[in-house]
Amino acid sequence: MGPHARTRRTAAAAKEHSGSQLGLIRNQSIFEKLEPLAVVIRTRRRQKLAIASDQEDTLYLVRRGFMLAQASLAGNRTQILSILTPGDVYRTAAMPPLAGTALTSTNDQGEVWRVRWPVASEGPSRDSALENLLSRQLAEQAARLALHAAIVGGLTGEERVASLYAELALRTGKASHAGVTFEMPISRVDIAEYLSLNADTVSRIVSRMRARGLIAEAGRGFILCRDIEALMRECPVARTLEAMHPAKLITAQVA
Amino acid sequence: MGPHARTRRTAAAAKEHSGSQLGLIRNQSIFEKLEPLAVVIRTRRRQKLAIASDQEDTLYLVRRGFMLAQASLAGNRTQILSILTPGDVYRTAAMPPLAGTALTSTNDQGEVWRVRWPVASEGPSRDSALENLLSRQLAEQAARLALHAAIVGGLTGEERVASLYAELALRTGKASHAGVTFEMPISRVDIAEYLSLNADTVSRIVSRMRARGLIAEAGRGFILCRDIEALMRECPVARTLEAMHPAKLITAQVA
DNA sequence: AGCGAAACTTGATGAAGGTCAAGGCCGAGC
DNA sequence: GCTCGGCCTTGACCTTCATCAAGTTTCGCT
Repeated sequence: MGPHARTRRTAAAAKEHSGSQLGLIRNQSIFEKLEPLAVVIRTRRRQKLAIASDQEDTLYLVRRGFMLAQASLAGNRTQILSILTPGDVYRTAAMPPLAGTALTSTNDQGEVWRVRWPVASEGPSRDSALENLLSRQLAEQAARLALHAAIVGGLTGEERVASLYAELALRTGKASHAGVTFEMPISRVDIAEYLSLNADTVSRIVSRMRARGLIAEAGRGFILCRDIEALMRECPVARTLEAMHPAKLITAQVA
Repeated sequence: MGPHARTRRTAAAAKEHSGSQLGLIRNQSIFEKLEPLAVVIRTRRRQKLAIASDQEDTLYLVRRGFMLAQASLAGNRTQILSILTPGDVYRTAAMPPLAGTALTSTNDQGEVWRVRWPVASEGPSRDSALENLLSRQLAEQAARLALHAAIVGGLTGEERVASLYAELALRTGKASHAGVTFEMPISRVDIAEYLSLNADTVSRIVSRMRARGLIAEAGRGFILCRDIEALMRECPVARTLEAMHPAKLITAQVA
């Protein structure tokens, strides 16, 4: 039982940005073939899509906003297993049957498509481009889970936080003259649950990083990183993160 | 840098048992269609199949013996990400491009099939049973990775060790009059690298579990658990493990 | 049988991070 | 503009586990 209630976060500033910043989905056109087969879900902030462990194998496609894949272990220990951005997929059979399994939206204006897995994988379309894309995306999600396990298991608190910031910068950041700006879609509590730390500890670590100039606030819920290379140096898996995410940032900066 | 060199372990007793105990592979017949397309690899104990991050997407099928999927983080921090038993699959694209990624056999007499992914997924056979099986198996591996991340992130040392023992009991154990016997294919160091603990700590925890009667040695490399329910009670994810692994043990005991 | 190396055990000590507690900041709504 | 509640910060203290060190046990080999 958490001693303090920490459950909400403002999103006013985030709304507009996320639209423009995250509107472009990789492989947009291929996924769009699924739209007629899918149930489109509009989400509000903190809205939870519960996932029962006995439900049919189902595919979720994140279209807009961030979604958190979460589950809990016995005794109120909630964990965030994955942070999903637009274009990411979530297959229920690829997650363990833990209590409290759910997808939670961090934004108002989020959009998720839900498709029954058999329909998506062998539906009427029988489209080999779609099949390959799904297979590749699911493999990528698995790779991220494995990396996350390695990060949580093998890195110190500071390194974990640096990894999270570096990953978000690479996945969703925008390079500008001043550095890289990205949205931090989740609260300290969420970060703690994702990195298997404690919210107080996360706060301390972030404060230290701020003091060292590694990151700076750029409006509520947004981070500015003036020197992404310095941030990457704090993070032992930087090379791996770069390899996994199209390194548009780095090249954009160099160009 | 580990202060002590700890790199070998005897397998004399293990050899014979693993043949009989693990000879039966789930979905044997469907996978066998891949044999003509695969490179069959016979392994020796501690043999390492290195996996370069730039290699083509490749599928490995474990046929006999245990294999450990490992990778390292910067600075000699090796981690075991997954323990594979016969019937399990490993797709390189579903693992992050970390340095030192490899599959290591724990047994002499291991056997692994290697197939290029495009061949396996859309090869000449174009077999929908095989396709579905592969897809399901890969999802299962991903689910195990996610569960492992949750265990490492959310449980105490004792709970993690209990979870590992419980999982191995469910996955590979044999019920008998005295309880459940299963092979412990990995050393203290390996356990530590899998659970993100320290080998000394693992030793202490196992000693404590032995003292409490939760487990007992049953010959080198084999464990006897007289009361599997008691072991499961130590482990907060027991219900999840049961759901993920055909609970033949429990039913066999009850029957 | 005996040696050497790997593997395991166990104690002493310290550091990283969790827990508890108190307060500060800021946006939403009146 | 004020107040309420969610969220964040920071300090003091304590637990868990890593590290270091010194054994003991097991097994392969001659």
